[in-house]
Amino acid sequence: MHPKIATGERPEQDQSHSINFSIGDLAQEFGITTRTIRYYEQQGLLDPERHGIQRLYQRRDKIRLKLILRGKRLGFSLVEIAEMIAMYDAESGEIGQLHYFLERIDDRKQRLIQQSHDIEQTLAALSRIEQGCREQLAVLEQHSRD
Amino acid sequence: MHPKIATGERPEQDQSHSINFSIGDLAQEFGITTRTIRYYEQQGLLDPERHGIQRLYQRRDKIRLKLILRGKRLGFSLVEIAEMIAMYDAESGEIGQLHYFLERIDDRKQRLIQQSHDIEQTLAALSRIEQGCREQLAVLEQHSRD
DNA sequence: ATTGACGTTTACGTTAACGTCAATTTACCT
DNA sequence: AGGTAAATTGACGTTAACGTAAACGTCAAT
Repeated sequence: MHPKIATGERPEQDQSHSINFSIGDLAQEFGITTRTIRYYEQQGLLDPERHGIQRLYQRRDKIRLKLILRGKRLGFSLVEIAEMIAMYDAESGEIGQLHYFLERIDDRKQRLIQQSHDIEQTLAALSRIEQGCREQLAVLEQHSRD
Repeated sequence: MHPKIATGERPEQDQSHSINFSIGDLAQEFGITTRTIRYYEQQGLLDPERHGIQRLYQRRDKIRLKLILRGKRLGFSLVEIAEMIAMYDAESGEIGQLHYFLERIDDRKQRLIQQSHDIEQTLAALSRIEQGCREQLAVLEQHSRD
């Protein structure tokens, strides 16, 4: 009689709203492969518990994964993301460390602000192109109505 | 007597505000390597004139390069950027082509909007971390004043 | 005539971020 | 108990976006 550990109900206390997740669960939920998740762990971005040999993920791991994927969408490298995660847990700091963090934070902020401008420009450009396309289409479809 | 062609003055008409640029000029201006510029050309993102064997860049090439680098900052692949450039010159369109473009444009817009949200979240998170760091620093520096 | 700064092509090397087996173990269902 | 689906580690493969080096041509200045 092996209790089902991975998704949901633990033997000790019965929580119907799942609290433990298998690697497959996470993969599906986030639309990535298990390989990717293991790779992130190998790079030090995740550190799930183990039940024997199997990985057991929980809410904190999900939150991290969210952070990671958000970082990726913004073009950060995994190393950079790892740094940011490290900063989250940074009450541990010595003074030097903290000053270093503040610098990095400022860098990241600058970069994000730059990106924000880039997005504005690009959205505007895309809208212009879109408009052009629609006009062309109007012309062409008019012609083809003869 | 060989006229200097690359940067600025052509023999025929004297324009004091440079109109032609060497690959080195561009590299320096944009802070990238010549290798990178040639690579972009090889991937079909640039198509400079030639004076003999040498590449001659002009304003339009600069504008393209700006577009390329902006795209890169947003995490677009070179292929995606090439597509966008193609869309710029898209009066050439057949109907199918135009519809395809409109779809792609919508994709890109969605993605940019997502990124915009991600930036908000990340900036907010970074500000919180920054605040935490500053507080820790205040504590530590107070302690070290004894 | 040589030197030095720049340009050219060709080609192989490198790194990040996974994909893709393969061989094996574990979990779950009947 | 036995079969199948899912998990594990390990290893090699792959792609994009350049880096780097070699081997050479061109031109201006010394």
